[in-house]
Order: sequence, then C-alpha cells, then structure tokens
Amino acid sequence: MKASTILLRELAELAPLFDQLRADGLRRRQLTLPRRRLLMFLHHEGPLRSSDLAQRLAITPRAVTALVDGLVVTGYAERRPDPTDRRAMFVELTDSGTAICVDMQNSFDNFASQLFAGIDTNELDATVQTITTIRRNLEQLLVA
Amino acid sequence: MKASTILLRELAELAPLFDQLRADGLRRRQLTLPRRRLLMFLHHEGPLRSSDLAQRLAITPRAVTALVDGLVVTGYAERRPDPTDRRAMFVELTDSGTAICVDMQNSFDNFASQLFAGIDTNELDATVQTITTIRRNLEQLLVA
DNA sequence: ACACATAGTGTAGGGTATTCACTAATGAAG
DNA sequence: CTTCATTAGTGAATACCCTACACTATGTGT
Repeated sequence: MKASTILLRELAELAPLFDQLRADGLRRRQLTLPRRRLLMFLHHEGPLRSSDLAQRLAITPRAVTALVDGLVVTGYAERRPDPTDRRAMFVELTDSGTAICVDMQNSFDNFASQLFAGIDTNELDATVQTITTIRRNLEQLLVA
Repeated sequence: MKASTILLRELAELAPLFDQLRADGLRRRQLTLPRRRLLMFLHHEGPLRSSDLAQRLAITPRAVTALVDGLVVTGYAERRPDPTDRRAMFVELTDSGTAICVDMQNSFDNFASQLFAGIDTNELDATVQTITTIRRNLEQLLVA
C-alpha cells in the first residue's frame, strides 16, 4: 500500500476521533467546534470582516453570520461596523472571548503534550514540517 | 512555540480545509462526509453490527441509525438481521455501495499522490509512522 | 420467573451548512 | 450626477448530523 494513501486515510480518520475527544471541553465552555474554530481564528489574527472570515475558513458568508450569532449570544464576540464601508461588519473578541481563548490554548497545549508523549522529538519536528507543507498545499488547492 | 502545540493546531485546521475540498466529489456521489466515513469503514472491515459501528466511529447508536437510513435510501447499504441476536442488525454494502467505495478509493489515491507531490519519500514514511501512532493514542484515550 | 442490561429506533431539539432572494451600500461608466 | 453592475451581510427555506431521552423487543443471570 502506498504511503500517501495510508497517510491521507489516517489524517481523514484522525479528525472525527479528535473532535470527539474535545466535545466535553467544548460543551463546558458553551462552544461548538466550528464556533471554537472561528473564535481561535480571531484570537490569532485579530478582528476581521465577515467576508474575510468566510474566505479564510472556507465556508459561505451565510455560515459565518450564523456562527457569529452564536458567539454573540454567549458574549464571546461582537460585531462592529467597518467605518470605511457601511455594508461591512468587523467581528472581534470580547474580553471574555479572549479569556476563553487563552484558557483553551492552555488546555490545548496540555493535551498536545499528553498525546505526543513517547514520540521522539526529532520525529515530531519532522512531522510538523511535513504536515505544515501539506496544509499549505491544501490551501493552494482551495484557492484554485 | 512547542512542536506539539503547532502539530496539534495544524492537524485541527487541516481537517475542515480537507473536508471542503472533498465536498464536490461527495455531492456528485450523493454522499456526505459522515456517510462516506461509515461506508468506507464497512468497505475495509466488512459487515458490522450497528452497535459496533457506533463504537468504532465514536458516535451514538442513534447517529448510526440515521446515517444507515441515508445509505439505504441511496442504495449503498442494507440492513440484515443478526441470526444470533434478534435485536441486532448487521449493516453491509450493496453491490453499488461496493462499487462507489472502489471508485472513491481511486479518487482518494490520486488526490493523495497529488497532494503529497514534492515531499520526500522517507519523510512521508516517517510521517505515516508518527500519525499512525497518534491515532492509536487517540483511540486509547477514547476508550478510557 | 424475575430483574436487569442491551440493541435499535421514535421523538424533540440544537447546531452547521447550503442555496436563493433581498436590502443597502459601493464603485465604475456614461 | 445618474444609471447599473457588484459586493456585504442577512432572512427564509432546506438538508443533514448529532445528542438526550423514552420506548419496545430481546437477551442474560440468578
């Protein structure tokens, strides 16, 4: 069996299992996976316009509206009009949204350490390189 | 930044992008991602009872029922009573279900080759090892 | 025989996503 | 300065995934 086939299958199967393991923490924080994804995106990138979020997350603008609605209800994010374009809205984290992101980042780090315990450091570094390359390839394919 | 943190983040972000790229092929085949996942699982493992599917896919039995319902409608899978336990149902692929799996496996292989082009073979092998280990760790954590 | 556990599904409800249609605002051309 | 096409965001309708809970039918152990 080709290595590429196995790798892709492993990566594809990894995600749903991984998601399952995070379900509890998400529920505890009144979050869902897509909402968490958007939240952490804002945490890393700063305030963004809805249309930019749609592009970066590779979902429709309508889906962004729905996700942001949910985050607004729980008080993790806010909409702010774009002063340079009265049609557009910026989405930004509230203080509690930022706090929850910091908190989740810590949990994430702990979980990562635990999950990768027993894997050689060099091996881990090499894997990071490869996976990063693959993600960039994917993003390229999505643009095209 | 720790390698483990980066790797976990990359893996988490890889999945939704990856899913997006497969959306077209799935629509063309009248499938969704979770239904495809169940279908390929049967393709690789053979007929399974609903409860076993729930366990292996890490979803609730009720979710399995719903997914199988969808696959029955499109004619890709069938239910067959377990002769040794009248409560239980086996789920198995139909001929057209098997055909679609073979077809998808080919597309999958082609896509994999394309996606990993330019990545060193040894590097790829090493990554497969690492990721496989990680998936096994994950499955262990889910059982616990 | 009885209590208890297990297998699968109906019901109800929340969440993610899409498509299409619509409003408001922008921007480019005459 | 008007059209006129385009863009930003959202309402409406729809499909799907998933969960929790309740229920029926069946199996299991004492």
